[in-house]
Amino acid sequence: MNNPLNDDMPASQNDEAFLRDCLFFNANRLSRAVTKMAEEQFAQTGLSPMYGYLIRIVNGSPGITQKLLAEKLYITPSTLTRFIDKLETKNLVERKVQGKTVLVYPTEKGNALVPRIRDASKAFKAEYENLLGKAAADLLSAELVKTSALMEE
Amino acid sequence: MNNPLNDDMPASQNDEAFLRDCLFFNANRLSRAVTKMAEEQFAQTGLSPMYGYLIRIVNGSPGITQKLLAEKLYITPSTLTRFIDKLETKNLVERKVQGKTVLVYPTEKGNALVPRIRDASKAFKAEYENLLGKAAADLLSAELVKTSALMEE
DNA sequence: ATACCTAAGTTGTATGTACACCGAAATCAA
DNA sequence: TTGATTTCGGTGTACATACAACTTAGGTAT
Repeated sequence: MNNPLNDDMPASQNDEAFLRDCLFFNANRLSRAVTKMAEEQFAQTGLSPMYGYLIRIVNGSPGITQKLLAEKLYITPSTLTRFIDKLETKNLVERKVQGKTVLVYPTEKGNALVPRIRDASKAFKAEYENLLGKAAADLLSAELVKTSALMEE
Repeated sequence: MNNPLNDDMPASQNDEAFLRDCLFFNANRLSRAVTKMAEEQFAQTGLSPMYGYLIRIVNGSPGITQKLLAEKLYITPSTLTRFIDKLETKNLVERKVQGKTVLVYPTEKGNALVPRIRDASKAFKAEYENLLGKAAADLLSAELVKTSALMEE
């Protein structure tokens, strides 16, 4: 049914095959679907997934530097600055300046939230493993990591 | 080396396995890597990939409604409104109101840009197919679509 | 020791994206 | 026909995220 040359055809005959198999759209689409699912599970914590994971890391590595934290979360340092700012105003983490680096520590309130965050992570994971199958989910995750690593040069 | 119960262990012993195999991070990471690669290839068009694809669809389906366009691009109608606003101020597309729906048409200037957009799409696709292998890239795309569809209920 | 260089974090600014809500048009029900 | 409901698109607002430029601190070389 589809002409394999569609991508080269005049606009008026274009059937948009270029959209269906485009990694740009498919990767973004997955990212939104996964984020939405995670957000639903994290709603019980009052935090979005990113903040939840952030607190969990800080709880597991008190005094971690912002640089390392940013790497673990795959976000840029400037983005992390904004996140830490927000969590600090909510009294969930605190900064300790040490020369030119900043160490991030959990607060009591932050630590108290960790069990609920852990529950949310687990529920999220359970939900997608149930949907995709555990083996398929693991495989997909591995594929995503492998592909990302290749693309990041 | 890794304790399989890490996710259940006290925070101080947590090795962050929960990050490495978390679909939330891996999907977002891929999305950023792919988007960055696409942006580099689309730089020659002066547009970001999303706008480029948008123009290409409008060029291929002049008079498409915003609703349909949003569906094709996997973005919400409100987001599309902003995009069309921008492209209209750049004289690359134009709206024609028809009752309560809006039909989107390419302008001359927009049409003139299409060959370059098509080149950018092709270069982008060639780049990632070269990096991942064509078969693997197709397979990955298919996996992403299948997973997204499952997660969107 | 002074003068560069590098590295960590912050800030200004810009972009993509969504959601909740609104108005107008269309459709359906009485 | 009139009134209620749905649908389309637009707006206000909010958030995640990035990049470039800046500041300050630490390290290095002569």
